[in-house]
Amino acid sequence: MNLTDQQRTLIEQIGVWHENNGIQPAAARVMGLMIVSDKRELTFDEITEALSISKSATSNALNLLLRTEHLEYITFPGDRKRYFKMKISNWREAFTRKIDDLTGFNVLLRQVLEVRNRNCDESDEGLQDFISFLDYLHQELPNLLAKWEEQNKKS
Amino acid sequence: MNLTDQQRTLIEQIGVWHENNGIQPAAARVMGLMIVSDKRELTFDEITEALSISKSATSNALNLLLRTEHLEYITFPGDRKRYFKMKISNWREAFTRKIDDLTGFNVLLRQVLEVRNRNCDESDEGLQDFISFLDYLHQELPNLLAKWEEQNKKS
DNA sequence: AAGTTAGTTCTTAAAATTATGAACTAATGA
DNA sequence: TCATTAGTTCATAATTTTAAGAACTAACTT
Repeated sequence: MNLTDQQRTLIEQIGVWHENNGIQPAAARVMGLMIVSDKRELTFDEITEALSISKSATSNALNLLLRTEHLEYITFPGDRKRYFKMKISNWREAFTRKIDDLTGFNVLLRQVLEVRNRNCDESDEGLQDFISFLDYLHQELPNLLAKWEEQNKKS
Repeated sequence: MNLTDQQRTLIEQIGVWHENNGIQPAAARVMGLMIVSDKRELTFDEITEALSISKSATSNALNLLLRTEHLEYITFPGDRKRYFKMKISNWREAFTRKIDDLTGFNVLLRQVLEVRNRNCDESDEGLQDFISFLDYLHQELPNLLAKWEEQNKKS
């Protein structure tokens, strides 16, 4: 597979970043490899070998990343192998998913406001502000993406 | 401590959400309790008792949340207890921290661009787009916050 | 000086996560 | 038909994370 030391280091760093974002270690390394690799598409065995992990670890990681749509694969006629690649365009969707997660939290916060019984209502203001800001984010972030796309297209 | 069933349920839900965002279980429940509780400030013992966890679990969780500035505490003259409370205003900082985390990732992505050797340069475009969008986010998110603050002040 | 209070620390245990290797399957090829 | 390829699955092992409980400390009280 022939990775430079720089590449190996980057794979680990990107791996750690993804671990910190909740992806399991092996899958996180696969993410690192897929983005750092000179080849856009890699096979199961290339991944296993490049990362020195077991076939089962590879199998788990790949299926996880396929399910979460971090990866996809293509095939070629007369070739039984799958060629895995990053679903690059996916960062847009990942972005929206993050926003939705925030919105889910916001639902809980509204319930808090209903359920808890603070003596002084002033105490609720901070929370109301936060809720309001999350609403605002939810509303404005898609616009932000749109604005960037426009600006980026021009150049 | 007298929590309603609704409150207990919400504490768990908020706890799970925080767990999914990388906070350890006990600390995540403390976050839930602090926001759901009728009292704005709670003592060490109240927390221990309300969540039915050990003193060491409480100690760990509180120190973690103090370090990460999710919580702070106040004291009163002639009272040795600490009264823990959420650092409410802190969501603004948490927001900026999230942005910084993205920026950190972006640094790695730029390195990828330098280090990897893709045959067709077209392949780099998607990555360049992503990098560019992250830059844009980094630049615009603070403005978004500012704009919200302004709009919110008026009402 | 002896006891209380408000926590902390340490050892250990339990639980959860992750990876391994071997055995398996299903499709293809010789 | 037998072998090979491209994986998957399963039982187990290793590692990590988390919590418990008991012993401890440091400050204050009586």
